[in-house]
Amino acid sequence: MRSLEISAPWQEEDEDVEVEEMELSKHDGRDDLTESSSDEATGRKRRKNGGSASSGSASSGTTTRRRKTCISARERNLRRLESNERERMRMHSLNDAFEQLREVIPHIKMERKLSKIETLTLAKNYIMALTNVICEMRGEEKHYTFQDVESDSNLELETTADEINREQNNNSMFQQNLETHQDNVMVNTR
DNA sequence: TAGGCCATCTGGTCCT
DNA sequence: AGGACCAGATGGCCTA
Repeated sequence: MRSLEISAPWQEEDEDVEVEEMELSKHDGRDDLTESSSDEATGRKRRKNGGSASSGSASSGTTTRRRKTCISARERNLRRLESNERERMRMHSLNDAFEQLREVIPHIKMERKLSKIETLTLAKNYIMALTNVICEMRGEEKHYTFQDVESDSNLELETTADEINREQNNNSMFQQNLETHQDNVMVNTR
């Protein structure tokens, strides 16, 4: 059990004392930390005790920094646990939002689900395509032009050939969907 | 095995 | 003051 290997600050000192910040970051305070649960969406193993003790933006040479505090080590650890829980919930809700976004974006069905960056990129393309359709229906000039992926240096840098092909497929699918949608709208407005 | 993607922890900063 | 948000760090899983 990992949690047993790492000392819990409050077990040694529960007074209002100076405590190295490192001590707090080592331990989540729960015995189930070492047991990973599986992610129902991906089947991935999920670590309950994530980054290392030295992680964090404050790790820039301040790992031995001491700080006077007016609360006990136990209290601080409790706050940290609560913050961790809130952060976890926040990230879960963010992931839920990504999942909902995946469901409304037309894309080629793949064995694996869209990654977050793919989801955002496709959503952006979809919005741009929809915007163009609206402009077209209004008889206005199209707002966006879909760049030829071959000439898009950023895309070339960021995507593999498979991804480029998929992007092309998705863009053409956007176009087909939009044309169908546009036809339906035309019919309904007659 | 390297690289991509991800979940989680963590501390700093912003906001209410 | 406390919660939300953010970004850095780390390690696990998966795939080419």
